[in-house]
Amino acid sequence: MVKTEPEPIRSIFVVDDHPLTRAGIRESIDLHASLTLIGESDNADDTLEKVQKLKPDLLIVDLTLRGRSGLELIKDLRKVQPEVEILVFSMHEETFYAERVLRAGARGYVMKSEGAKQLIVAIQTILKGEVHVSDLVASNFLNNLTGRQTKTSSSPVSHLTDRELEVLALVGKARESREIAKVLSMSVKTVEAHRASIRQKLDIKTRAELVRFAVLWGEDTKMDGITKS
Amino acid sequence: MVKTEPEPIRSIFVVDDHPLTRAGIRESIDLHASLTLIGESDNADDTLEKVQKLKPDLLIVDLTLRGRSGLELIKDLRKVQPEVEILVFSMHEETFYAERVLRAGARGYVMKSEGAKQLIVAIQTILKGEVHVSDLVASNFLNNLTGRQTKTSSSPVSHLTDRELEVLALVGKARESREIAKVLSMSVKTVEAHRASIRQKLDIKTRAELVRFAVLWGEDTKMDGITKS
DNA sequence: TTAAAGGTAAGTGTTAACACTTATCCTTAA
DNA sequence: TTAAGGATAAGTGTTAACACTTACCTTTAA
Repeated sequence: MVKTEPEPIRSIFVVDDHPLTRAGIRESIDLHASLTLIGESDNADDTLEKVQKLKPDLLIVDLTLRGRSGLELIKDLRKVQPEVEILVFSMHEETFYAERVLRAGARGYVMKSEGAKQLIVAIQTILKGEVHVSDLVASNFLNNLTGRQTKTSSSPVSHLTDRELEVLALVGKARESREIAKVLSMSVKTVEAHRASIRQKLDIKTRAELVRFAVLWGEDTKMDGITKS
Repeated sequence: MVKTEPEPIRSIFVVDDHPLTRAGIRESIDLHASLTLIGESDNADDTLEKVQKLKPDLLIVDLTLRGRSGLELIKDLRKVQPEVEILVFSMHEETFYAERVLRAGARGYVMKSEGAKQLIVAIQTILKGEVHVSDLVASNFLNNLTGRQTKTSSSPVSHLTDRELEVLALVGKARESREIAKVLSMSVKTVEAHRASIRQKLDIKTRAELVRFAVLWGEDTKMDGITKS
């Protein structure tokens, strides 16, 4: 006879503002004896309240909630309930958001287009104490991101020099190189050199991607209050 | 005893690129004896093919699919299978999209945040031969009929055509014109014509501003469901 | 039944951005 | 003191996007 170790049942809480997505997640979790869903919420405020009462082992969080964003919710959760594990389940492109949610304190990222199987894999990985992201994201960032211990969380943006950051901020305001050159009192050629350097450091391929990154980074740092220089 | 008429069982097909949302919809439909789910798809091409074989009574369609948009899919479906009823189940703000999808040939609109109950109500309304939209959208329609210019959204984005909107969405994902042309199956020249038209309507001067606007607009409609200029 | 609007797309020329290379000047760390 | 990194910037060539024009076809509104 095989000795069966008593596997602990781990509790999960879901935050998603689409009731039918929650229903799908609920169904998936119910199929696994070692997992149990102990609560749901469709917004950030209720979540903070309920999580402190229920103390689940893991939270599944959508990034796009009404009102406060999922990213803000994650940061708040880390303050009031630091021991809870957080898995982001989002429709957004992982390569773009994974790094910021890990920085905010989440332990994994799964795209909604990946489905139930990957979600369960990610839950189990995180409950084992590991981080779950796609191979692509992992290979890009795992060397820099050591998780919650090291306070020296190094965003790829943090590798930019001061001057590059100033250029990035202006790119995020949709200024073109000629204008940036005038504002920062430098040659257009120097601006171009900085743009190239930024893109190389951030692994950005096209100009439109650079603008998109700069715009979102600008919005993000408004909320974060991260100093840009 | 209540006289029970033999209620015909109506067949439903779901198009949504999130497996867990499909799972949630599946669960909801299974709870109703008069409804049966006969097929699923996560993209436009498969849908067109399968719908012609299965001939469902009603299609539940998400607006945001990989590749071709749900709006285009609806138009295509109306051509090849005009008798099928279409219900849009979308995360996007109804006041913005309802009119477009009804013009494209859909018979109803439900936001994903409304949940299973409203979805079933909408399905049954449409299968009775009626149109299902929210009271707000319905009253706006009536106001427009009576000539009142109570425009639901004063956003300049509401003046964009369907095709322009699809281009804008892809610009917001930092896709370049060549890629957009491929995804939407049109010439690069046509994409450029749409970009020019969008910029003219929104009074946008540079390409970077267009990308910035598209990115922020995309984030807004995802996060808030509110379109703003 | 015209007219208007939307979607499509070609031609031609211009500008902004990028690719790649080289080079000077300055500060800091080995 | 030499090497490295950061900021600056020029040269040359390519690609993406835009400006402007014209045009055809279809659907819809007057």
